[in-house]
Amino acid sequence: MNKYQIILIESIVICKIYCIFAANINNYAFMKNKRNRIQIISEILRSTVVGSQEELLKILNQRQYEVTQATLSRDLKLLKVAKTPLSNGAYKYILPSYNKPLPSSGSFNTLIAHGAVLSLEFSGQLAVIKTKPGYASAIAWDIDNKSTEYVLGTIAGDDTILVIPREGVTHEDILEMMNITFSEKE
Amino acid sequence: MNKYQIILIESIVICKIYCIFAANINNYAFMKNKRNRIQIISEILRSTVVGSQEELLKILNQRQYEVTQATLSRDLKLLKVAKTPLSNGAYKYILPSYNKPLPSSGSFNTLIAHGAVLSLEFSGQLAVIKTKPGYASAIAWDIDNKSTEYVLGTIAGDDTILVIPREGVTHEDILEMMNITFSEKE
DNA sequence: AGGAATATTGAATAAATATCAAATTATTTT
DNA sequence: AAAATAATTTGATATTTATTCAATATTCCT
Repeated sequence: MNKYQIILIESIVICKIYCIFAANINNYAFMKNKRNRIQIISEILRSTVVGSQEELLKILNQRQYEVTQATLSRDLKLLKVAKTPLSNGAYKYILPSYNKPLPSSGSFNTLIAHGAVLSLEFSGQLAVIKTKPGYASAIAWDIDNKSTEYVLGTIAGDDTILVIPREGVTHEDILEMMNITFSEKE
Repeated sequence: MNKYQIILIESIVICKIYCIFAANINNYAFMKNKRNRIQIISEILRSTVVGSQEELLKILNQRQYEVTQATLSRDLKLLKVAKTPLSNGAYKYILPSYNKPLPSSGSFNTLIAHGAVLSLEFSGQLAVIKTKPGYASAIAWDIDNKSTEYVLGTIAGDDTILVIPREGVTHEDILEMMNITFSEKE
């Protein structure tokens, strides 16, 4: 095998690696784009009084989600969000009383990849997750919905989540459950 | 008392009766024009799937109520009617009967019956109460203030309360405490 | 990988809804 | 009963929301 053959093979390999990488980025971009956005919307509506789609648009922009009102209209329809008048004369979007289970696979990983999850530590039976400011309740919602068989419940502040495991659940169970390996970068 | 005095009194009485009657008619006319219409609207919405104000307009026309969309918009706002998407892709106006506010105080069972408290489970010494979104801190406040001899403190998120009992307090104690705490008033 | 079938999205626009200002109607006061 | 006040309604319009259509982007199959 001569020098040029080797260089050729190297090029091909690098190309492949690049393609896989690109594909992953695309995949990631997709994950971010609908499922996760809907997740975030539902979290926003749970914690904030939003009176119009324009308003929601601005909040999403602040979180780096760039969409148009048309998309929001569709998202809200999907979520069956109702617009209801308030006593103060304004309006509010409300989620249907029963929260949809929503499979949301990959969402937790997405957040971790973002660096939204900073750390996870235990204190006795309890686990404490530190997040970037503002992310706690969004992530906690994920945990609540994805791991009810391990977790009794979560309590989220602004940048801290308290995770309360069920009796008999080990630290390892929790670690595994949350793909902790990803969160240990820095 | 002479003849003319009697006639005078009669006149006055008739006058009064007329006035009362007139007032009633006026009242009735008024009743028809807003209060009654709103009543009808609420009946219609209770029994029919209405997806837009135009649609509601037509139904009202059939019942001899002539109004404009502008008025309906205000009526619906007054009634706090929400517009919500249905699974079939259409929309429906719904009366707020389902979104009733939290009763300020009631028994624990009442709270559960109302759906504000969804569950109470233990993990080791700790108790975790799940509530409907938004209710947690209101309920936690009650617990904090009414049962300090059993409870060290509580931490409330949006829909979860962590109850930290004092040492030596049993699960049964907590359950009993909850019932006492929420059974004071009716 | 390549191509058909699906799904998502945004721009433009249609449709629906909320609100303003003026007019009308009812209510109260004098 | 007339004037003053308040409430209700409407036509016009501004604002908001839903949908259509075309352009990607994605998934599913082979």
